[in-house]
Amino acid sequence: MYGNGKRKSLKTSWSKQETWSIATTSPYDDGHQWRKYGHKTIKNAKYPKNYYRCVFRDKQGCLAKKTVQRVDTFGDSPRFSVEYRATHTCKTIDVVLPSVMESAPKEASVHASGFRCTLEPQENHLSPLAHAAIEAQDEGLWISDQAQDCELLGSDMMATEPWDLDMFLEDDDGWYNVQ
DNA sequence: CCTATTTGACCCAC
DNA sequence: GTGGGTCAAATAGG
Repeated sequence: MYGNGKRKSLKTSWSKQETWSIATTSPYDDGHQWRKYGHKTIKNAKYPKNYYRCVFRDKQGCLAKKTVQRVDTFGDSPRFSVEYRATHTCKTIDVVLPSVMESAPKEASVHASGFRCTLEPQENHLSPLAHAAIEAQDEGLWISDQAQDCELLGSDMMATEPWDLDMFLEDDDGWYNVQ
């Protein structure tokens, strides 16, 4: 069955400049759409790792990927370490954070732009969402609460912005028009 | 029916 | 050989 033995050359050595990671409690939407293409149990880690890639890889050749892994928490609220790789070459389309849509009707949609964790510095860190709506899959728990408590974990790779906003704003009609 | 996810196997670096 | 990352067939969902 798998005897063909035709596999592509894999590239596992990513330079740190094209990889960065954040810790978030809601890895649902970061402004892009991802398709899961694999999951692996990490040796030292306690929880397995989920591998996602941009859905535009098939359509536009976007090479952006991300891996989501649960991190062990003290017991307050589960967190997820999201590691991004490469930058998006695709365009952001009508992808809006559901939490943003709830809190702010329309105007904030453009400003928030989703993928930046530092969009709104909410002082109230995490509410005790231990009982938050958690869809327990098997290994990875996804929180559907809108607690945007993100912090950068990267050390040196965070020198520059993960994505340059210019690439999204370059369009004349705007990458996302609020009208 | 088409698209997305699941899941085990394959491939490469260490 | 082991661990980490990816592929792709099978499956599930709309």
